[in-house]
Formats: sequence, structure tokens, C-alpha cells
Amino acid sequence: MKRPTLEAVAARAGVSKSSVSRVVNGETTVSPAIRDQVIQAVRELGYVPNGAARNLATQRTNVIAVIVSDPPQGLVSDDPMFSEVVRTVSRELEAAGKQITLMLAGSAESRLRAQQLVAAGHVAGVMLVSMHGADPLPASLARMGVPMVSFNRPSTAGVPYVDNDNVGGATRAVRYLVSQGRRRIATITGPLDMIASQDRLAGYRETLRECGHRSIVAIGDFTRISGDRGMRQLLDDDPDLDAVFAANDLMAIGALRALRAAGRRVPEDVAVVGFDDIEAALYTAPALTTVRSPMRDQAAATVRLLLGLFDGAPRDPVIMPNDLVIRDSA
Amino acid sequence: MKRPTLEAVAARAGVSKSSVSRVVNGETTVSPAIRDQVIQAVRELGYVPNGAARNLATQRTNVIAVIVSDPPQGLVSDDPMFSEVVRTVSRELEAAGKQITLMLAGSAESRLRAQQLVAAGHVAGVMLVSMHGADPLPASLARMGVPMVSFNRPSTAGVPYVDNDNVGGATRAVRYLVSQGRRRIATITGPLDMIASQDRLAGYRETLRECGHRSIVAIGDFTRISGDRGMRQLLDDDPDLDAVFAANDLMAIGALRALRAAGRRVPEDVAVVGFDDIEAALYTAPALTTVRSPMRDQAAATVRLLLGLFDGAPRDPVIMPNDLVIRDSA
DNA sequence: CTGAAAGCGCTTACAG
DNA sequence: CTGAAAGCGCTTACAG
Repeated sequence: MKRPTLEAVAARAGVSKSSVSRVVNGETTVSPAIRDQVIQAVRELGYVPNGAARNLATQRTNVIAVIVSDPPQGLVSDDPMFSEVVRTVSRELEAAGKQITLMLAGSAESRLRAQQLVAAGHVAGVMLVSMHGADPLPASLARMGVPMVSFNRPSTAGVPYVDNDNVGGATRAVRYLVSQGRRRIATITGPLDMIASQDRLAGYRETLRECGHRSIVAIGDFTRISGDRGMRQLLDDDPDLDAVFAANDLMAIGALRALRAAGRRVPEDVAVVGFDDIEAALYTAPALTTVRSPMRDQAAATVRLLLGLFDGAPRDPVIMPNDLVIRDSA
Repeated sequence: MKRPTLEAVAARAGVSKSSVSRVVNGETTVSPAIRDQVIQAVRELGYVPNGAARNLATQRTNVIAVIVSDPPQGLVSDDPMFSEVVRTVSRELEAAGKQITLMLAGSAESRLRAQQLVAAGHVAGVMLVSMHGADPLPASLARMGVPMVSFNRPSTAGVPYVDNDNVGGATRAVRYLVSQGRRRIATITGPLDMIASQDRLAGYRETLRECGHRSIVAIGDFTRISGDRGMRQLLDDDPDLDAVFAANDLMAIGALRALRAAGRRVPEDVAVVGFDDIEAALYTAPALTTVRSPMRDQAAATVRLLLGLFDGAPRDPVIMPNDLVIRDSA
């Protein structure tokens, strides 16, 4: 049972293919009589236009590639931020009539596949999510001239992006700790090849310097386990520390576990501040004080930025504000 | 700067379009001489076949639609299982040379969009994720004859699926609690329009009945907050309960918070067992005893099942085993 | 093994 | 407003 074609509809309605095409595409230059017959025939036959044929004829597609830089172990996609972003992005994109093709571009071969997809003309636009600085993909896609935006500031210049105020957020977190009388304030960073990690670390460093305190740094990778390990290491290196700023909530959760294991009370002995305000932050013991990043808004803004590109809208970066949510851990 | 076509390659290589097509598609019936010239020309021109044209000519596509039943609030996609499944599925599908289009089909209009996509011939196969029982989508897609599998047992008969042993897992959890001397064992269920929830509840009920204990049930929806609320309600209704089986880890995390707030010690006063063994289960205080569901394997198996459909492989359901992981909460 | 030709199902100037 | 015709860029019998 083959699917009905435009031609079948035309035959059924007793009009030309051109007219059917016009009606189907909502053009207004069609007489009501013809329109009705066509609509009738479409309904009777259950006609739905063939997507491939349409794409070929128009030389367009409405597919947006959402490319998530995800290493094989799945560090990124384990992050609740990932779900949040993917969900919001697909909802918004769908609402705009776009189709989304999801690509996890962690390996060299998956990056190649992403390039092929764009090269094959399958894709009208690209949205990059959490690219690592060293990733060559943004640059090579940019060279192909496909409209592209990035969720998070990418290291490739010239790609429009949306981010939240990472430096400012870290600054607020550290200032708050200082204001609470904390003096030995450590940090656990994200992977340093990501701009967000660099910015949060910069905010931390800068603020401590201004306050005349020294930096105590452990390098993590945004996973819980790296937060746990980072915290243990910090405790080893500097048993007298009285606060830690984790560059995301997942690592803060790991740090809480390490502190528990070490018998330190939170916040009495060590204050803990995270970053992101994922839902889990409400369920830790004690509940996590953290910088709330406006992921949903940020994702929606990224979609708008991409959609705007198709209409020649300005490509200016968007930086969204964030704020400190004070709970019980600091 | 237009992209080069097959025709351009043919001209450059001094051969026919047919030959170029054959080489590009890896057919073996081509003389080495021609093959080399074509490969050379392809390289020089940077030729990549136009996807739409190919799809139209072959009447095929390699796009797999991954349809996630996600209500507007995003209950499902908040779940770490979601990320895990989406990640594994896309990795496996990509490895098989398939492209994935992600659809969050929570609303009536997004369901319609999914149908249109399939009707337009854009999709070679469909993978359903966590459909609610009442969802009409599986049935209507099945009617269109598109190859389809479901991650999780769907309520629509005839759709091949992969699941894990929900009844067995719940049974193991409850048996363990009984073996530890617990007598008043409550449960917090998932949304009851999902088969997984029904099965886990059935396992719980059945086991308690066999042991001569009565059921104490609160209805949740797989979110942390519903676990918290469910637990409070259970505590109100039956202050003497000494154990709770949460139908997933997220709700167990919520229950832990409620128990903390109520001043109950875990596991001394109340034992808690979850289901899924998400990574967060390792970071709760105390660490969560839970039924480990083999999400990654299950996702991979679902992909294999779908791929098998294209080769006429058997459509038998696959049920994967799970096991109880004993930690500190019970 | 190779090539000319038809066909996939649409859209879109163009003429009327 | 309507229709005939060309064209989008491939694939694939078919003949040689």
C-alpha cells in the first residue's frame, strides 16, 4: 500500500499538481472552489507530502542538529543540565516547526559524522552544547557556512552564543563565603578545557585575591566522583580549610560525601557552595547553597538566537544573570 | 558557492554518473581505473551526496525517531534514566549508521507532529521511550506500519519491547526487607498509568501477601518531590512503619529527605530501598540500597531489536534481569 | 564493467 | 487564478 502522491491528489480533485501544491503550502492565490476540492481529496486520500521530495525541490530542510560534546564515558550527558537543556531546546525548536537531530559528538568518528550530515545538506542549522575548548568541530562547521549558535561560550570566535554570568556567579559565591567569616576557601574546578570552568575559576581566584586570601584549587571534571576526590585531596593538602566552592552542584554533592566520610560537619566545620541549582540541590543533607544558573531561559534564548539567524537578526552574545541561593550548606 | 553534485564529479572524472554513483555507494562492479578517477574527483571537489536526493531516489531514509513521552513539566526527562537511555541509544544508533531525530511527545500537538513525520516518510523506524499506558501514539504509529520498538513494555500489544524484570526486582526488594525483620513495609509507587509502575507495585503486593503482611501504598510519579510527599503521607497514616520500598531512586531520595525532616533514622527506624541504581544512589546519606536495573544494556538491546526488525529478525520481547544492591539504607 | 535514460515526488518560474 | 513543464540530485533497471 503505497502512500498517495501529490499527483494522486491532483487526479482525485480534478486539478493540476501546481494547484494542489499551492493549497498544501497554504498559498493564498487559490480560488476557494479549487481549495475545497483539494482539501477534500487530501483528506480522502490521507495525503502527507513526501519530505525528501520537498527538501530536494526547495533545497531546504527544517532539521536542526543539536550537537552535544559528550566523551565516551558520558560525563556531560550524566549531568542533569543536559536533560534540562535538551528538553527545553527540543520543545522550543518543535514549537518553531523544526525537527531536531541529536548528535553526541564525543569521538573523532562521531565528529566526522556530524560534518557529513551538515555537508550532505541535511541540516538547516546547528546548535552546539557544552563544547570543550579543544574540540575542532565548531571551527570546521563554521567553515561550511551553516548557521550555528552555541549554548555556552565556545572557544571558537565568531560563533554567536548564550551563556550565564560564570565569573559573576563565582564571585558572588566567594564573596558570600568571605562575608560569613570563612578564611580558607578552596575550590573544585570543572574540566579546564571548558570555558565555563575557566570562568568560574577566574571569578573565584580574582575575588579571593581582592580579599587578600590565597587560592586552594583541586581540579575536577563536573562529575560527582571528581567532587568527592577533589574534596579528599583538598582536605589532605589543607586540613584547616573552612569552605569550598564547587564549580557545579554534582561536584558539591561529591564533596558533601567526602566531608561526611572525613567527619567534618557542614556548614559548621566546612561551608559548601555549588553552582547550577539542579533539583538535587534541594535534597542534599544539608540542602545546598548554590549559584542558580538559568538553564531553561538560557536554552530558550539559544534557540531564539539560532532562529534569529535565519532572519538576519543580530548575532550578539547573550549573557544571562544568575544569583546565589542560600540554603543550609553555607 | 554551491555544493558539487554527482554530475560535477562525473564530468571531472570523465565517466558517467552511474559509475560515480556506484563508486560512492561502494559497489564492487567497478573497474579499478574508474574507481580511482572517481575517488580522486570526489576528493578534489569535496563531494558529499545530497541526502534528500538520495532519500527520494531510494525511497529510504536512515532516520530513526526516538520518541520520549514527556509531559510538559518534564517529569520523565528529569530522570537520569532518560539521559542514560538517550545517550546509549544515540551512540548505538550512530554506530549503526543511523541518524536520530528526537521527539518529546508529551502534548497532543507534539504527538501529531510525530505522526506527520512518520507519515511524510522521514523515518525508517521508531523507538518509543517510557510511554504512558494511555498514550494513543503507539497504536496510531503501529497502524502506519513503521518498524517500531519500545523501551519498556508498552500497553499496546504487538509492539516488540525490551524491559527489565520489574516484578522480580520489586519482589527481591521486599523479600530482603522481610528477611531483615521488617514488618510494616510501605511503598511509594510510580505513575500508575505506566506499566513499570504497575509491575513494581504488583511485585510488592504479591510478595507482602505471601509473607502475610499488609500493603501500605502511597502513589507517586517518579519525581523526588513525590517521594518526599508520599513518605510524609505514609508516616502520617502509619507512624509505626519500619520500611519503605520506593519504585525508583528519585523517589527514594525524596523519601530520605522526608524521613530526615521527621527525625527518623535510616535504616534504624525505617529502612529504605529504591529501584534503578542511578549514580546518585551512591551519594545519599546513607547510601541507598536499591534494585539495579540494567539501563545501558536494556537500551542497547532495544536498539538491536529495532535494527533486527529491518532484517526480519524475531520480534520477541526481551526481559533483562536485575539485582538488589545492598548498601546502607536497608 | 559502463552509460543513457527514466524515475523518485515535490516546487516554481513562466505563460496564459 | 491555473496549468504544463522544467528542475532539484540522486539511483537503478536495462541494454550493450
